[in-house]
Amino acid sequence: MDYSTDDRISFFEKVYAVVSQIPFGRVTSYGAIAAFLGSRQSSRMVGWAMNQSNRSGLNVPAHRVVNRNGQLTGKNHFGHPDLMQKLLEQEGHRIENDTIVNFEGVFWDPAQWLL
DNA sequence: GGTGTGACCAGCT
DNA sequence: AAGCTGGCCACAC
Repeated sequence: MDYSTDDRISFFEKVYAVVSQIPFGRVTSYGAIAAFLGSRQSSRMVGWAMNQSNRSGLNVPAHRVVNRNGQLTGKNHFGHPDLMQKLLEQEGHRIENDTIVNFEGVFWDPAQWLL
């Protein structure tokens, strides 16, 4: 496979593009990103993309992406289990029981990015 | 190169 | 009401 012959942007690339545009102090969900990219059922891949970006050392704010309940399901994939929560708290969020308080209030819909 | 699997989600039983 | 299943895409073995 030759990279230069493939003009299509992979699903992962789109995920990175969206996630990197999440504003400071806001969060979104895996499903919202997947739905925005046209594949509502690809939400699992979003999380996987985060995993890859983490290992690749890309500058992607993966801590701003949680599941639809506002729960920090991916915290174990950061260096330390408490790192994700700390990062969110630094952005002004409050975490209780691995869940973002007032999640809907700070939720950032990728569709809003288009406006 | 087939198969399994993963930081999810919604629908069905 | 709570558990199981299918689906999606990329990647490791």
